[in-house]
Amino acid sequence: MSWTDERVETLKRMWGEGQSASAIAKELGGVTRNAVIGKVHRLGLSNRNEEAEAAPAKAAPPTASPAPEAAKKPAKKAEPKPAPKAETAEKPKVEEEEPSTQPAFTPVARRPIVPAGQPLPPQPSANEISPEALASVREVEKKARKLSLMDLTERTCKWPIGDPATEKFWFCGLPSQQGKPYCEAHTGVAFQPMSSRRDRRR
DNA sequence: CCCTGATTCGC
DNA sequence: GCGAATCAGG
Repeated sequence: MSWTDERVETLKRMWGEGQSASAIAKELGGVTRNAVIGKVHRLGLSNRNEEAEAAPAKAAPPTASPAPEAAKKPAKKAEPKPAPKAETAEKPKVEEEEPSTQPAFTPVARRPIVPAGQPLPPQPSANEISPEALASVREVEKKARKLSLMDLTERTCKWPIGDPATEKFWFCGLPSQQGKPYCEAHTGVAFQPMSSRRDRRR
């Protein structure tokens, strides 16, 4: 595949929309995200945002005539990158402890804890779930990988476990079902057939 | 482990 | 110009 005007156009549009390189590569097909990133750089679109200027750079730097040559480019070129050798010289490296002075008052609101994606778990009242499913989830929660928000991916179960306001909060994290946001067990309690939840005796 | 963009460098 | 390999990071 080559970078035809059309493909480049698509690239520019999607990149401008904030799409990831992999998403763009997937859309275009025939190229990898590396190819997309490489092209983005060659096109000079690296800085996804800003750069309102560029073209009419007529206006010279306000600084009439700074230091003899201290100006230069603030760009820090790629250093030769020393070989991965690395000497064994260990630095004293004093571990500096964070003041960790927690505010005396509780931050109170810890509102948003939403994993990515539309569907939030219905969090049905326990009495609406079938005993089997309930037993199943409890069993699964023991095996939960207890992932943090940042560790969630497209293929990890995003079922929240615990109270978001406390330290005891994490996400299931087990392998999610294809296309579903949750693992098998949690998908089971999240999406119940109407038939199984109607007047569940209690 | 999954993913992100950035950079390098042989082609 | 191209993009795989690699790097740096969440």
